[in-house]
Amino acid sequence: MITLKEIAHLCNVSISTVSNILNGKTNVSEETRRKVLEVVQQTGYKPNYFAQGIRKQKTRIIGIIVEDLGLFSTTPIVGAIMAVCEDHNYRTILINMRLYDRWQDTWYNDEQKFNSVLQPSIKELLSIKVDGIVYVAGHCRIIKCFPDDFKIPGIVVYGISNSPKFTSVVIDDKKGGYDIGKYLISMGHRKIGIIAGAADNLHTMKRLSGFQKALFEEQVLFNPDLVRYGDWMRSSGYIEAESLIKEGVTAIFCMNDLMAVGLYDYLYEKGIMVGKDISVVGYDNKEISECIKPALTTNKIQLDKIGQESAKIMLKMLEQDYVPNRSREIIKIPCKLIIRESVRNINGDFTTGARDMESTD
Amino acid sequence: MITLKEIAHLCNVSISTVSNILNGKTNVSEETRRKVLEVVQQTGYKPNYFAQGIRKQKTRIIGIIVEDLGLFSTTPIVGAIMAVCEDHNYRTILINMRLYDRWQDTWYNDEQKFNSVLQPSIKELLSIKVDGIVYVAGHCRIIKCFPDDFKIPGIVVYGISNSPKFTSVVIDDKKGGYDIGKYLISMGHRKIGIIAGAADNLHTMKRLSGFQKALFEEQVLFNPDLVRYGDWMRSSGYIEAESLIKEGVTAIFCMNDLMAVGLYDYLYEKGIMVGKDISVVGYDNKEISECIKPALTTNKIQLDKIGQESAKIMLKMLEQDYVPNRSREIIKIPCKLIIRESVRNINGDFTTGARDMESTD
DNA sequence: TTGTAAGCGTTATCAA
DNA sequence: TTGATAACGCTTACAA
Repeated sequence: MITLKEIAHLCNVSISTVSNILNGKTNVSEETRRKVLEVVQQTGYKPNYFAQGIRKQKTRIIGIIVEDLGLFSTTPIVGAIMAVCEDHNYRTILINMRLYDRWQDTWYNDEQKFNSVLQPSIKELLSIKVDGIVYVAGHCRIIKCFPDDFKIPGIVVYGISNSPKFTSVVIDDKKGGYDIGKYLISMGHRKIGIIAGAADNLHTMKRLSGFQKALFEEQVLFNPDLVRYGDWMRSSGYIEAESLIKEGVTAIFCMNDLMAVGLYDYLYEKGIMVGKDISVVGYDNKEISECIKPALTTNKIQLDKIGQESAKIMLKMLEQDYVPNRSREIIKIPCKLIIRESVRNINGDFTTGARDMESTD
Repeated sequence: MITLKEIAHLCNVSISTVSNILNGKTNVSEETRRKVLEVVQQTGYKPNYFAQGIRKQKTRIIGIIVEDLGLFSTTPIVGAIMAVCEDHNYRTILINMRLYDRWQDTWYNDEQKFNSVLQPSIKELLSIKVDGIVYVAGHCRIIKCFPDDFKIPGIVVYGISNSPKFTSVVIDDKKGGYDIGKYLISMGHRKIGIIAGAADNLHTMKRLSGFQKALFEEQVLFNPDLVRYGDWMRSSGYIEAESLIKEGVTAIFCMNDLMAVGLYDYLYEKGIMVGKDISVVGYDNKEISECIKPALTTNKIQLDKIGQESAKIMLKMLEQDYVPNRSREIIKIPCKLIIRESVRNINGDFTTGARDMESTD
């Protein structure tokens, strides 16, 4: 590897002159600059990363810690962050904690497990002297990932920082649930079942409360017996289907696409036609949602927007002078309802239970 | 950040002694060692990464360059590589070239575009002084990513190195096509249509040749008119379906799951029942393959195995003393046929097209 | 406008 | 068994 010294030698100037030129100092003659840059170009010189890092305070590197790269939500977020950083001439370095891969579902309530991977990861990045750290969670929780006196900018994405000192960027689950509620009601549905995620999950709770808000606004009674809690897996959708159907619901809101697939399984088995005999809405807009039949109406999580927004906030903190101990906000990125074919408009439809609408009039 | 110097001071020993202890040298008294380690523990000392890198030859960092992290195949491979590296106490650093994201399909025949991103990426890793580089391609091609005189170990994954000096790890597409051919024939199919990928694509060509080999072994004639070339997208499957069906095929081999979904679209529209009136096989084993109905028989690409194998080979090169200019091999990881419900056994079956080719008139 | 020289936090060599 | 001391490649006062 070619060094500053060699460049200097080739150009018959001193090391510092070369260094100055490379660092954009202006106190250099045009001629020397030209010559040096030419040699730099030719030799393909690249500064030694470590030598530079040892002296400089800023590395223009942003660390990204992800809980698990294997989750469907993580890669798009990371991709977007990387893209924005690159546009602003920042490098990124990714640490994949592989938490689900290691321990499935048993880590996020086990602070010790969690920290046994998180702490070394943070230290690692700190010792690389990254300028800031973006933490990308696998699902929305309240997360303690940075100490309150963290000296570099930190931000938590797809999760909420336990400390108000760090910005959080999350999806707007409440609005998501609300939009779905509003939509289903607008399509004439009043008796709506819900196959929710885990009961103690933030996504679940917020989507539910948004949904309830929609009901309230439309003056539709909320029947808690119509919500069933699953575990986000396909089988949940299948399992909860039967009893929910028996309740006579005209529509079912599944809190993710995978459970909707499970629900489809059941309905298919029983010969109940989705989009005709019953309406279904999912959440996530995974690839499967547009491949199953009928194509699933679902709420798209704008993962790239989340990534972009997070990166922008990080960059802003980096470019402006950063004040560690300030209170920061929670940014909510809205979801986008993707209307496909799984919801039927039953307004003015007398063959189903939609008749009680007259009362709304 | 606490430094060696401070530790030394706290322990009343010299810097070199501390350094020696930390680096596992044995020429230290037990007592000093204990004391130093204790202080190190207490202070939470972590060596300065850069200072270390500037002196050491090895960094125990492996660079991973991916063509695009957004591809379904990339993340699992990367995850597996990271896992193996971590087990062996290596760090990884990931560079995402985002080639598809940037330029869709227009980059892999454009050496200039390609190199405008690849070269800086490699330089970047080199200046970080990674011990080796794993290149993860987005699809199988012959790739020139490392110069022949590359000084550190390199390996190309999911693609084939143009130079024999670098190991390549790919999926066994030929065997994959062969297995599918054999399977379909064993199920009684003789007139089999193919919705292939792009005609000049290595996956396409190898899968096709494997398929042909199966036909040959079973003494079934190969009819080239029954293979249609698509572009791997869902729409291809749909578009090619009609004319292929008209040929009276009893089974169709789609070279990826997505095109199989497109084919399903067409068949669904026409009321042709998959797994009954016609048989379909896919490739990839994406999530969609087990969500569509009937569940798609497909060939699983063992992405984690590919990642593991690649990482192991890299580690082996790293641990043994590495000889740059040696000829290396192409490792083929087999796929795994996942049998689901989309193929019907028509052996001794007189009700379907197995013989009604006559009626194709 | 250019060059000298003092660090940065390590590791490595070699003498004590 | 320990400790000076010289690198490593770079940045940055400061001197010329």
